[in-house]
Amino acid sequence: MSLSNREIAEIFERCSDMLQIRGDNIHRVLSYRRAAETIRALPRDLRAISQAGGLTQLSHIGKTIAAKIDEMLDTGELDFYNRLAAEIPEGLVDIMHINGVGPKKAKLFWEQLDITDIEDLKEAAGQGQLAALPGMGKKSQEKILEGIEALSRQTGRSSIGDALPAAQSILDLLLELPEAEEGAIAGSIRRGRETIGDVDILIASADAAPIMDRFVGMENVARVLGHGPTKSSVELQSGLQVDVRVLHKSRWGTALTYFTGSQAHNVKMRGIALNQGLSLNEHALSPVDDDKIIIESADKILCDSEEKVYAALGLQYVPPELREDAGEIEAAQAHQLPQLVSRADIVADLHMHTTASDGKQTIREMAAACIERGHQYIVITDHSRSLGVANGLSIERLLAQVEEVRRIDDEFGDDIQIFAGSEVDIRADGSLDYPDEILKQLDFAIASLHSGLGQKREQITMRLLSAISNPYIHMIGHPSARQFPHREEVDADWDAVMEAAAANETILEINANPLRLDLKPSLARMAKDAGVLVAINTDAHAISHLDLMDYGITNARRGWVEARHVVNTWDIARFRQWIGSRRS
DNA sequence: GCCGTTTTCGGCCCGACTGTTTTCAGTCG
Repeated sequence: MSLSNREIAEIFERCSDMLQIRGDNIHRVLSYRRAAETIRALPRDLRAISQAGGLTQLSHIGKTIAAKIDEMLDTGELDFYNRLAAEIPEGLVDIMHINGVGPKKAKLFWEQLDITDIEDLKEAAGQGQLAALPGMGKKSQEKILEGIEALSRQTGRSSIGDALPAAQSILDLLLELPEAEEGAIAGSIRRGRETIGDVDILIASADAAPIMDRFVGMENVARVLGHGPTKSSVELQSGLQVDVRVLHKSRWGTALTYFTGSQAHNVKMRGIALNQGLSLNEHALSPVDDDKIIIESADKILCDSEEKVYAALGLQYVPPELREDAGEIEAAQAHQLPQLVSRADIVADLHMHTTASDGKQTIREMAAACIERGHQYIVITDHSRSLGVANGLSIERLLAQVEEVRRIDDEFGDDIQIFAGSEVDIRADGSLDYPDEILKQLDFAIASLHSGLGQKREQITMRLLSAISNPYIHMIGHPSARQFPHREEVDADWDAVMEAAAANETILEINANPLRLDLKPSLARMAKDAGVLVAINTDAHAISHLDLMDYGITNARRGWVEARHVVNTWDIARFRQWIGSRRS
């Protein structure tokens, strides 16, 4: 009955699409879309916000949309949406998701050929009916058939763990060309989003043609979606879409800012520029007259670095991870952006597995690999007994491992400190997988949810709170238990979790594995604001996973996390003191 | 429909590419 934030956002998104097909004012259309985006990014429940009377304080949510949210929370449906759906066939919304089909064409197909879903469209295209429509032709019809094909094999957004390496190898390939002077991955990868729709690559060059040709000619290209003089776009055999754009080096700053986004951040930047009599685009900052028309005779301000773009607008430089229009522009105007945590701050990894449970390497091998990565201390945290699939340790095996860790720690001397720990399962009833008498023999204990993830909010919250308040538990591992792309986060009362974690000084993990990235950025920011300690860990099951730390750092930065909030930036003395003092 | 150091009305980002239309509309990011 009760609708989730996600479902409410989806309904607004569909309202927006249907209004657009109907030909409504584009700004009204966009207002529903922006409201949907705001709701998707919320860490808190709309119901709680509504009860506190805070709906209209959310960005892009005014009186009208707030009333519609309340209607959905009360009745489980939206009259406005039902009336739109009676007017506009819902299948047209799906048609709009085909590449190359927008609202105008969807409406055209519907009105001229009575097409109301993708199946109808495919049939009409097959029979050559689309080509005869005004503004259409053989090529457009062909493109739509290809677009339907592409949509059917599309698996949704890619994990950043897949997209980033793919993007990097394309960038490296293009930078081999003598014409390419500089290059960067832009877009949502540069901002560090957890999932990536498509890859944006930017190249600085005075001679774009060879770069465009090399790009669309790559062996792993399945389809060329566009091939212009300075902008091309392809679909790789993996299904990933990649766009490459070439600009002159003198425009590097404006171009990189523009193509890094986010769109909402860019819109706000343009607004600030306009207030100063400047129009901002990917090429330059250009003086405008009172009617906001670019004064062609005036000197444009070219920026060859992003720092110059922000400086020209009187803003502090905004790191890419913050560019989501989530308060960063206001903070940059006040020169009060956070000093975000970085790789150089990290001196430890508090969560990793070995061959004792489901890891690939031994304690010695993991420790040696961590020395190479510059860590001062690590914690060995294999799975607990009830996690049978992962070869969880019985009490006897765990106690034997503690002894083994102590011996190996002695062997390594001052090169690295190895602490004995465990990743203890929080069982479905809220109890922990080892009794307190065992937990107290460990240096550091993580408690994690691995099963019963579909339980109701009250039960999940109770399990988390009970683990948080246990004096022998130092940290909650991957607190929301989400996994891309198949597992949603658990439904928990995060306000209560944060409050308890702060009160008990229990760490909440930011798990760096790109399939988890958990806490997600909005929850990480909530934790930071609530005064909760966090730690960024790899949860490595093999040596190669130790290098996933950077994804976790990026994710933490997206949550506005600073080094002072992160436990594994502490030196060994402070860490040792803290784990001991916590229990007294 | 939202929003406000252009504040209760009148704005709301803008350029590249494609295909078809001989000068531009539609889509996309």
